[in-house]
Amino acid sequence: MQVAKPTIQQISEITGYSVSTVSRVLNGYSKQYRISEKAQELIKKKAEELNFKPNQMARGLRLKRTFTIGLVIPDIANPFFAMMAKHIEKAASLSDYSILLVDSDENTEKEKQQIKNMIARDMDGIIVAPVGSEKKHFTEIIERKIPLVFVDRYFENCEIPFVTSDNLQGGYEATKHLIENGHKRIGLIKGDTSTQPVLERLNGYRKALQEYGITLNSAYEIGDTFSIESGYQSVRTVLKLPQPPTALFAMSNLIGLGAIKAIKETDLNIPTDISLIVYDDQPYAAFLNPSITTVKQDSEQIGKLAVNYIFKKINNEKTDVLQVKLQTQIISRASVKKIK
Amino acid sequence: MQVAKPTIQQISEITGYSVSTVSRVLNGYSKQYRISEKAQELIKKKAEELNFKPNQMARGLRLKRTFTIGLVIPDIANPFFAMMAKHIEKAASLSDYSILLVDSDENTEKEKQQIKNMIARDMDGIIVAPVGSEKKHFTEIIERKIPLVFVDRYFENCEIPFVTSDNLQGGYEATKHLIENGHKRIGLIKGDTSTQPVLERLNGYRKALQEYGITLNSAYEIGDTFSIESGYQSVRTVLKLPQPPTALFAMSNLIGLGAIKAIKETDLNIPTDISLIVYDDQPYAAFLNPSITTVKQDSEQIGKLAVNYIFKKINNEKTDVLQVKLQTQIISRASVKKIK
DNA sequence: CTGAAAGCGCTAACAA
DNA sequence: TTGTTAGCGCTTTCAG
Repeated sequence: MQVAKPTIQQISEITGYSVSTVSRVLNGYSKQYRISEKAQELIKKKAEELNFKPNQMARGLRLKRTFTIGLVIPDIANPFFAMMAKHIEKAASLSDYSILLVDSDENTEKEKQQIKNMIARDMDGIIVAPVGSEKKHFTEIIERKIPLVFVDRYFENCEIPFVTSDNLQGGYEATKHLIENGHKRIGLIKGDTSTQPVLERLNGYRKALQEYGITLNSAYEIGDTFSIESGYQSVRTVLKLPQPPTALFAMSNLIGLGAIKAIKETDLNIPTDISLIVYDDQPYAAFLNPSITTVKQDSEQIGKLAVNYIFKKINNEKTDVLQVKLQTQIISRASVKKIK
Repeated sequence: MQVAKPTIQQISEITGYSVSTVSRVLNGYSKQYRISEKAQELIKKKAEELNFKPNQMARGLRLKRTFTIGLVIPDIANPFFAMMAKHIEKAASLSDYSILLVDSDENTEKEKQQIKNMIARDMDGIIVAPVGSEKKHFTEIIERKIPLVFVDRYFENCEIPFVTSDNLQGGYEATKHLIENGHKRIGLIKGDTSTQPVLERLNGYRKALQEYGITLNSAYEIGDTFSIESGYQSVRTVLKLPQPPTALFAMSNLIGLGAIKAIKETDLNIPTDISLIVYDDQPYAAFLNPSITTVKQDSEQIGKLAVNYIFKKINNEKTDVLQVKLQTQIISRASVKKIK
C-alpha cells in the first residue's frame, strides 16, 4: 500500500492555491505576505491531512543548506566519544539539525575519504576529532568556508577552532596528585603520540616532575595507542623494569583497563603495590575494585560548545576563533595510595 | 579564499563537452555509451584537477536516493549500542553509504519526531532500536516501502524485520547458571518492561525457575529502567527483603553497575555474600573485582545483519522477512559463587 | 559517439 | 494578497 509522498505541488492543486502560497504558508511567512486566513487554514489543514513533509533534498538543493552537521569520531565505541556524540546530537536536534556520523576507526585514510564525503554532501558544518597524523585534508573544508571545529584532538599553531580539555593541566594535576601522595617513580602510559592531547598530557606530566625535582626517566614513558591492548602491553613492559614505578598514569580509559589487566596478571595489588590514576572518568570507574581515581573531562560541555560555535558560524555571527581548553578535575577515589 | 565548488556544468564548459557526456564519463558509463577516449581522458583529468565531487543533494533529488541510512538508538552512550553503531557505520561506509544518527534518549516523543525527520530526509533505509512503548509511528515507514529493520528491541507479532539476541535463551541460561550453582533465591533486576527483550529475558528467567521447581517470588522481580540509578534503587530494595536473594541477575550493563554500587553500600561482598550475573558483556566486566559473569550478545553481528538486510531491500532482492535472534553466550567469571 | 532538454521538489524574485 | 517562473545540480530520455 504505497502512499505517494505528498509534494507542495499536490497541495497546491488540491487547495487551488499556487505553490508559492503553499510554500509561504508552510514556512511560516503567512503574515509577512499577508496571506488570507482562509488560505492559511485550508493549506495547513490539507498539509496536515496528507501528512506533508517537505522534501529535504529539494529544499537543500535550493537553499544550499542541508540542516545537517557532519561528525567524525575516531572510535564511537570509546565511551568518552560516545558521550560527546550524545551531547552533540542532542544540541543539534534541538535546533532541528541532524548528525551524519562517521567512525574513522583511528584510521587517517578513512578520515580523509569521509571528509570528502562530508564536503560532497554539503554539510552545513563539520565537527571532527581528528585521528591526528595528518591535517592537510582539512584545508578544503576551510577554503570552502564550511564551519569546522575540532573536538578533543586538534592541531597546534593552527587557525582551526577547537574545544578540548586542558590537557596540560590535566596531565600536570594527575602527576602532581601522585607526587603529593609520595610517589616519585611514575609510569606514564601514553596514547597515540601524534596527537596533541597526548603531547600536552605528557608535558604536564614532565612539568610536574620537574617542579618537584624528580628526574625524568624515559623508560617510564611508554605506549602509543588508545586501546586496552596497548595499555596492557605497555604496563607489562614497565613493570619488568629493575626499578618499576610505584604509580601509573594511564592516558585514557581504555588504556587504564589494559593497565589494570597487566597489574592483576603480575599479581600486584592496587593500590597496595602500585597506584593508578586514569585520564577520563567513566561510570564504571567508581565500581572497579578499588575504585579508580580519574581525571574527569567535561564531554558534555565540549559537545555543546562545538555545536554552538558551528551554529554561530552558520548564522554568520561574528566570533573569535574558538580555541577552548576546558578545565579538568581530579576525581579522587581509592586507587592511589599515600606512600613513604 | 573561497573556492567555488565545481559542477558538472563547469566541467562541461571547460572541456567543451556537454553536461550529459561529462555525467556519463564521471559515472562510469563510458563504454556503454562508447564515449571517445579523448573525451574520457579530458573530462576525467579536469574533474580530478578541480577536485570535482558530485553534489549529493542534486543527485539524490534526481535519483530519489540519498545513499544514507537512518539510525535511531535509545542511548548512544550505552556501550552496547555504541558498539552496534560502530559496526553499522562500518558496514554502511563500505558500500559508500552514510549514517544519519539519532539518539532518542529513551524518549518516545523524540523517537516519533525523528522518525518523521528520517522520512522527510528520504533515508534509503532505517535501522532503529525502538524505545519500546509505542509502534504506530513506524507504520508510515512501512507504507512508504522504506526498508526498515529493528535491532535489539522489537515488537512481537509484527511483520517488521528485526535482528536481536535470543533473549529468552539468554534469560534462561543466565538463570540456569545461577541455579546450577545452588541458588534458589534469585533477584531479577529488570529494564524497561514495555520492551520485548525485557519480557523475554523475564520469561527465560521464569522458565528456568519453573523447570527446577523453584517457586516464583514476585518481590524478586524488580526494576523498570535501563540505567545505573534504576539498578541501584532496585537492588537496594530487594536486599532489604526479609529473605533477600542470594544471587542477582541484572538485565543490562548499566543496571549491573547500579547493582554493584548497591551491593557495596550494603557492605555485602560479591560473590561471597551474593552472586551476580549481568546481561551484556562489556570490556570492563573482566576488570571489575571480582570479574563479572555476563551474558554476551553479538553486537557486531547484529549490526552487520541489519545493514545487509537493508541493502538487500534497497537493491530489491527478494528476501524473507528477517527475524533473527542470535544466540547468546555465558561468559563465566568470578562473580558467581557455588553455594550449599 | 554526443547533445538538448525535461524534470526531481522546493524557494524567492518578480509581477500583478 | 496571490501567482508565474527561474533555477539549484544532476541524470536520463530522446534525438541525432
